[in-house]
This record gives sequence, C-alpha cells and structure tokens, in this order.
Amino acid sequence: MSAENYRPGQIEPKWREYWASNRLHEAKDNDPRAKYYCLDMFPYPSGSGLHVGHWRSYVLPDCWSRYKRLQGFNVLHPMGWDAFGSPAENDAIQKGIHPAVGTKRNIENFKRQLQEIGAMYDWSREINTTDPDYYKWTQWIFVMMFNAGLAYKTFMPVNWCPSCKTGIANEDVVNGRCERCGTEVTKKELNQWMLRITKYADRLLSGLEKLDWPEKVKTMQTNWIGRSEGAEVTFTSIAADGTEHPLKIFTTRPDTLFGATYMVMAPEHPLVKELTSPDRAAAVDAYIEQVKNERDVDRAAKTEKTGVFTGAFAINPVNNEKIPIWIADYVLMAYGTGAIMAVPAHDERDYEFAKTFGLEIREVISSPKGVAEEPFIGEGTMINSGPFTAMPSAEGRTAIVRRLEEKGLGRGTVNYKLRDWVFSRQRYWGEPIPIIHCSINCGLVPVPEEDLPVRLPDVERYQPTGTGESPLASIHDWVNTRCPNCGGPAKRETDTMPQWAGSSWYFLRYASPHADDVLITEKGKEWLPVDLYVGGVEHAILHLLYARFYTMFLHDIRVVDFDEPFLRLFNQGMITYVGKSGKSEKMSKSKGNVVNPDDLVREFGCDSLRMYELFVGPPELDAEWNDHGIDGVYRFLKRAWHWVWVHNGKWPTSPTKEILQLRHRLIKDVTERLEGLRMNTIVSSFMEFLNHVTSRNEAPDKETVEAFLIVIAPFAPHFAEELWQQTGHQPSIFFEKWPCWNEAYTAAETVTIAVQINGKLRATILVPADAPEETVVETARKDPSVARYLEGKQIRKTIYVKNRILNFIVG
RNA sequence: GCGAAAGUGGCGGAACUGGCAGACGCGCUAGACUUAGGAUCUAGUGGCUCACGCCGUGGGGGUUCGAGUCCCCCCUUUCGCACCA
Repeated sequence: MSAENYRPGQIEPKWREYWASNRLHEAKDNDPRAKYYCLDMFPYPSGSGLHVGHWRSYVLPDCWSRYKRLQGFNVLHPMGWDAFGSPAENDAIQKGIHPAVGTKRNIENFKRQLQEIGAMYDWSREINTTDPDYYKWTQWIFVMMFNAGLAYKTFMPVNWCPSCKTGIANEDVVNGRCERCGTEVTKKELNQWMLRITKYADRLLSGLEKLDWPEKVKTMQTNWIGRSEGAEVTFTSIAADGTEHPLKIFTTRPDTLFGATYMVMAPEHPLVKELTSPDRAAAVDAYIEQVKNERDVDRAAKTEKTGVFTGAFAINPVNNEKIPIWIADYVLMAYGTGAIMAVPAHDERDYEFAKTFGLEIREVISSPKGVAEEPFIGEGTMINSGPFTAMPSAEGRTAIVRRLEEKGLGRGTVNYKLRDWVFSRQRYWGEPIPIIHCSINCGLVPVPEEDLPVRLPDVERYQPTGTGESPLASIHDWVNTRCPNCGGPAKRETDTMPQWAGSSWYFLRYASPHADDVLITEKGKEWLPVDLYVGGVEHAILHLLYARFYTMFLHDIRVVDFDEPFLRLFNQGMITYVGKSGKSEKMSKSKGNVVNPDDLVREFGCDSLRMYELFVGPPELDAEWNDHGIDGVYRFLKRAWHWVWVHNGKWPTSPTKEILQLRHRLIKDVTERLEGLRMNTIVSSFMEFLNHVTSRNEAPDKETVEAFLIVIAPFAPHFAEELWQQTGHQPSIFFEKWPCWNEAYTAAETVTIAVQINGKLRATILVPADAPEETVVETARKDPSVARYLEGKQIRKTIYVKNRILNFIVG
C-alpha cells in the first residue's frame, strides 16, 4: 500500500479496533481530571436503521466530546437504547416476532451503524431500558413515588388512542392526535395510574431560569406548565326550582368582578343537569350532543361562539347581582373549575359571546376608547365597582381578593395548564407497574424492593384487548400472586409504564450502569449533572419535562444531590431532502427518501461523512442534504493527506512568519467556533487553511503539522490518528493537548484597507498593519483611482477605522 | 389569532460588537494531463454593461460618513401554542 494515498476504507477500521482494544473511550471513575458529561438522546432502535439525518445528531456531540477530551477533561460520552415501545410490539402482533427478539436484532444493527460513526462512545456503559437489571430501577422509582404519594390510581376520562388501544397522557396528544401513531384521540373513562407531576409545577417552572437552554425550549415548557395567578370565587347558582349550589370559578382578573354580566359552564360540567330548567332541557341536550360530535375535529378552525342558556341564574358575591348561567364550549372542563364568570367588557371571548347573544357589556375598568367597539384587556382605573371604584385595577385585584377571603367566598390561587401524568398503558412491551392488589384488606401494595424487578412475562397474544386491560391480564399464573403484606391472595397490576418511564432517568444509570444494589453509586454521582445534552427539538416538552420531574423527585428522596439534570441543551436541526415532490421534506423511510450512511462510509469513509454532516449547515437549523456535498469534503481530506505526506519529515526547523500566522489563526478560529458550536464554519476554516498553506509552496514546520492534526482530530479522528502515527508520533493523538494560539501571531504584517469616497468603494490599498492614520491617508491619496475622485474636490471629513476602512467625504 | 425563528448568487451557506457582501463548498465554464474520466490540476464564475460604471442581502421607508447587520411598516416560509378564563 502506498501510504501517500488516502484510503479511509483501510485506516478507519484499524483505528476503531485500536481504540476499542485499548479501551480508549472508557470513562474511568477516580480520575484526577475534571469530569465532562456529554450526552446524546439515546435512540429507539427501529428496524429501519440509521439514515444520514440521525448521523448528524451523533456527530456533533462526538466532535464536542473529543474536543473536551483533548482539552484535558475526563469525558463521559455514553450510548444506550430506549427499547420499549410500540413498533416492536406491533411487529410482535403482525409477524409473531417476540419484541425482545426483534429489539435485540435492531440493536445489533444500530450498534454496528453507530460504531461506523467512529464515535468515542463508552460501550462498557451501554444500557438498555428493556433489560431487567435496568428496569428494576425504573420500577423502583415508581415504588418510591407511590410511597411518597406521587403515584395514585384513579378513574378518570383519559385520552384513548383507538389504534394503540391504550390510554395516553396529555403530553402524548398532538393536535388531537396520538403522538405515536397519528390516530385521532378519543376520551375513555378508565382506572389509571397517575403521577402527580403537578406537585412540581412551580419548581419545573422556576428551575428553567438557571438553565443554559435554547429560549424556544424554555418558552415551550413555560407555556406547557401554564402558570396563572388569580382567584377562585364562589358564586351561588339558583336553579329554576329554587335549589342552590355553590358554583366555583377561576379568574385571573378578580378586579373585573363587578363587570360579570353572565356565567358560563363547560358542557361537561357536573352541575349542568341540576341547573337546567325543564323548558331549556331540550336545547341544552341538543347543544351538548352537538359539542360532543364536533369535539377535536373542527374545533381548531372554529371562530364563532356558540352556547345555550340553562334557565338558571347565579348570585355574584361582590354585588349580589343575579346573572344568567349559560353553557358554551369555549369554556373547558379541564382547565380551572370548568366554569367562568363572563366579563365581556374586558375579555375578548366573553365580548364576542355577549355580542352574539345580546348580553350586557358593562365597563368596569376605564377604557380610553370605551367598550362599544372592542373589549379593553389592559389595566386601568376601576369604575362602576362599588367600594373599589377609582382604585387602580392591580390594587383593586388584591383588595377584592382580600374581601372575598374575609367573607369565605373566594381565595387567591394559582392555576396550571399542566395536568397530572397518565402513566398507565394497556400494552405489553413496557415495564410492568410493580403494584399488587391485595384481595383481603391491604389495598394497593408496592412490590418490595427485594422482589424487583417484576419481570415482563411471556404472553401468547400481544394484541391489546381494547377493553382497557393490558395483554398481561390474560396470564393468570402471573397475575395471581400473594400479598407481600398479609400473604393473602392478590393480583398483580397488569398495566405497563409509558415509554417515557425508562428515558426519564437513563442519564443517571450511565454513571454506574452495573451497580445492582443502588440506582446510582456515590462515585457515579460525580459524573452528574449532564454538562451538554444534544438532541432534536421534538423532545422539547415531553421527554425533557419528565426527566426534570424525575430528577427533582430523586433529589427530594436524596438519591441525587442536584435537581436539574441537563445544564446545557443543544437542539440539532433535522436533515431534509428534496425528493420527487420537488419540495424539501423530512427524511423518512415512508417517504422513500432516506440516504443510507453505510454506502457513503464505504465510498468516502467515515471521516468524510462526519465532516460533511457538520459542513452541511448551521447545526441548530434544518439542513438540506446534497448528494454531491460530500465530494468537497472528501477532496479536502485527500488534499490534506497529500500535503502532510509530501512534507513528512522534511520540516524546516522554524516556520516562516506566514506559516506561523496561518497556524495560529487556524487554532484560534477552530477553538472559538467550537465554543459556539459553529461546526459548519470550522470545516471552512480547515479548507481555507489548506488552500493558503498549499498555495505558499513551502514546507510547514513540524509544530504546524502537529497543531493541524490535533485540531482536526475531533472532526476526522481516524484521519488524524493515522497521520499522527505516520509522522512519527506515538498513538493516540487523543492523549495530546489542545494547542494554544498567540494573538500576536495571528495578525498580518500588512493589511488591505478599503478606501471609500462618500461611502462608495473606490480602491483598496495595502499598508503596514496598525499604520498611523496619516500614513494611510497619504497612501490612499496617491492611489490613482482615489486621486481621480479627489481632484478639484475638497475633503470635508475623513473617517478611518484602523486596519479596515478609510472614507473620504468630499464636497 | 398569539408567539418564535428564518428570508443573502444556479444551490448549501459565510460575514466577530455597523466597516471591501458572497468566505468555504457544490454546481457550472474554459484549459491542462490523460486510452478514458463521475479522477487530478490550473483559471474563471452575483446581475446588467464593449467599457468607465451602475445595480444588488424578501419589499418599502428611516438613522448613519457607511446598513445583510440598527429602527418603523409590510410580505413570504417554517415551527410551536391555539378559546387556558
């Protein structure tokens, strides 16, 4: 083999073998270096394998991890498998392949592909959420939550996916459809396990402040939690027959209580039946039926207000006024109390509704324009508000709440959009919920720690029953057991956990993956929290919210000593592809537009693909795949290889000023741009460096070659290792230190100054760097193309920006 | 409807706190070397113009000696949220 030709196919497997057999990527506990934990969102090992879009998400964090290692950090960069979930289960149903078998096969393929990335994953810490040694702890956390009162079982209308045949969480419903399969979600009354995530609502909100996360993600989480301060106020409803019921409402604007001219209940409100008068019953029933039918379907597009009068009235506690009670679908049962006081003068929705049905609009906050044309939402001076008149609205708000509290008719309160987490799934391929139902008198009993894990038994049929019971319910000798408490007959819980369960804490397990007596060891805790977490923005709410919740809980029970798991978050953009449609679309197997990385690795090598994945565009944005783009990077690596080889061993003892400058600029550019994760521009820097250094036709010194190889190593690790060895160094290059630059050397001796006349570029001149203004002006005036414009004109003003620009203003 | 991000050559994209717009790469054109070229090398490549030059960062205004960058208005695309009281 002629070493002068770049043959990635020959060198790459060799170095991967070297790294593996020398355990170079294993993160060691008890290391004097500072730790750095760089985490990729672990994949679901699907049957279709990796495409170049997935690759992109793994290359950036690996590049970063290798950089951190070269900077002297003890880096933990692990990988594992989020392997519970419906695709494997669906394969089981359709093809009769046991999910464990299919999952194992997929993992093997995924692992092979991931290894071709050449990443420094520590495979000795590989985890798999379906491994009983792993899910023992997933179950253990559930038991701890149960003991802490955070896990409870309740009957409630849950989101039901008719295709997955399982209940799902609010977070799993996207635009009224199942997040996993896209089927429209319906409601079903089911006895479900719930997690009291709402108890952590405030902490989940305030914790965001200190995180170095994209603002977009923080905003999404903030909106999801949806905290509103306001008041709960009790009105008294009076049905047509005279019976009275308290009717609670939530409002963020108690200062507008005097402007309430009617009330609205959600159609599902439990009091609807009792409050509907006989003469209104037909209309009310019809309306409820109508709303039921159009639920979730067209509601998004619906703008006009609909509703119906119940025939009942309510007494406003602040002024004892009698106002009508309506039913309308713009009030949601799931938010607040499911009923509102309507203040049309100061709320857009109430305003529209009042206009539609001719209800009174009473101004109670002085509006500059009046409320005849539009509602006034802002703050102002209170009017028509009894004793509170003339108060500023913000002040009146607290005053009214205080008055209500004194009278026991209301209280200041906080409302959240966040709901408790529906944690039950009526599916097979998940962690069994480790609870036993004692038939005698112990009720719900958690499986004792020594009996964990509760292993997932084999079943004959994976098909969900659709009745709200999981397939596990059919295995009688598994279901029937003894109560751990009293020893009496008992039944196991047959629901399983959602896929999120295993992924809500996996980052902890990497720290001590083999510990069998604790979730995480004391040594292991030193790795945490995660310093950089990289993954797609599609997990901005679900996964990240759940993982933060789990971490906060584990903090509270002293399993870990921090309460935010991910200090810095980076969202990678997707790879899109212009397919047959002519439009840019997401790469997916179903669209038939996937580009397989295996073929590209075979043809151009892993290093070329790594660099192209980074070069393709700004990492935080989606990028369009270009089939020829990789050619340029491949050419660059070939040229760079050649350049190192041609001069190998013939290095001059000291570099020329120009080479020195190019070297220091390269180090500076790469380092600074790495810190900002601007990988796409770093690849450009390498190319520019090579273009300059080869066009100079002079041999580089040894130190320049070394610096070049070290800074390129995070990007093209095999390439760098091979040349490092070929140039007479001991492997591995990753034992080296990241080079420094000297600012003084990065500066050029001469600079090009742009000369403008009245702001228009007329010439460029070459002057010594940092030349005094007079010299530059003098040189510029002598330049013929400048002189031409100055002739016969008077220079009124001269603007000089050092080493950059000179602008003559002439009259 | 609300919120966020984006809009720069044929294409992907550069441009640090306002200072030579188009770096780097793809593609394309011409040439060299070749039996050959989807290899390699050299030169060129924003538009208009023979040229001096003029015009150019979604559109329109503005600030400034100077604007892709700052301010105001509008358009388009993408992504969130969507009656949250």
